[in-house]
Amino acid sequence: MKHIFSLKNSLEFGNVYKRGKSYANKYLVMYITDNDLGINRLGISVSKKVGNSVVRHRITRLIREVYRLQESRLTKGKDIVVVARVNSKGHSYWDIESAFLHLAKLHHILDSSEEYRADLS
RNA sequence: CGACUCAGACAAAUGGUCGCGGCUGCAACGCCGAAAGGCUGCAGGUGAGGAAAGUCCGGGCUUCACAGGGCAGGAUGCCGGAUAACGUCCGGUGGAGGCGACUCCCAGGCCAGUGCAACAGAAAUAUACCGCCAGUCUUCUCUGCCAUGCAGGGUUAGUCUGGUAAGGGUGGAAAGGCGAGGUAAGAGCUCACCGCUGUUCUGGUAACAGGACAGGCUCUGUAAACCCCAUCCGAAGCAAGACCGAACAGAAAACAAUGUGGCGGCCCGUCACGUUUUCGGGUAGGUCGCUUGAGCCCGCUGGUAACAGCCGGCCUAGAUAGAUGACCAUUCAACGACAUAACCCGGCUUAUCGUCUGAGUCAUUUU
Repeated sequence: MKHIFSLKNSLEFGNVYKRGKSYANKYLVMYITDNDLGINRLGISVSKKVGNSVVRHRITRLIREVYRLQESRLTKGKDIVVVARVNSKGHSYWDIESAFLHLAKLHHILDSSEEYRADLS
């Protein structure tokens, strides 16, 4: 189950925005709601205000990479929408990762029993 | 060595660990399926740009429209060529800039018509305000005489009439320029040179260039003002369009029958409703269109060149919410610019850290 399931259309996005809880920090905004599928689905939204096509693609890839590496630590059965804020422009992978993990902790979806970071190094 | 001009190439590199989209192969023992196959996994190979950008032109392709012609509207605008075509490119002509290599130019027509030209200036397509000149009259003044007047004169002042376009602090532009002659003063009025216009000769495919002769000069600028002339243009775009097609409207046939379900204690009553097959419209969704093409590279031939022809070689993204990323190490000019294909080509325009190559110019030094 390594394939990343993503939210496809604006209906699914709207559902998360409407019913989900949200937390935000300097770089990202995270909306989360439950689904009945038993898997996590990710949606990434980067507004045109953030930058041109190249900048937006870069941020999208960074967020997707963070999600890919951290997916095993997350609680299952959630729809997650990550919105990139204008401040996230031009920042490195480590900045985005820490912002993502910070928000995940606030949502209490992070499985903190194991120290994943220590394993990595 | 320095300052430049033109043309072209590249767009950080290498390795490791994870990861993604197509493609190919494998899996008789992973899952789904009757099968084809799909999912999943593994392996291999492949995977953005010089501008992919802006969407400003042109073409292919697709659907619709279309006997032919015209109007309207739009675009282009020196000449010749290249091309599928162009508003692009190449070579010329003319003009502008630079010592030069070279670069730049929306470069048709205001004697078809209409409009506009602020301010300044006497006057803006026409004028006589000042000035200059001539004449009449008046005044002033001088001289002479037979003297309250007459005659002759004048570097006086003024009125009126006429001539003039030389001069006049303006203006983008003031009825060709400059010099001489000429004249009461002046004026192409006349003449030389230059410019302009016309005719003609020579060279050139042509734009045009050079020469000869004549006219004497009538013609302000603006067409990036309307407009005129010449040439070209049917419309919309891959969300084009073609095919398959759950669901759900609709039609026909066959079958079932006076049925079944709701309201109701029951009857009456009332409301709602079939099943299968075929046809057909067509939504969600899927497949195609979708990458072999006016293609790229090397060489030869023709051409000043753009380009064309020929021989040989190559196959180089095809996603569909949208794939190129992350981390680590090393190197460099050390946080590396601008910027992400979306049907495909030919251009244009704009953005851009820098690095390299070739040809050439100028200046300096040396020989």
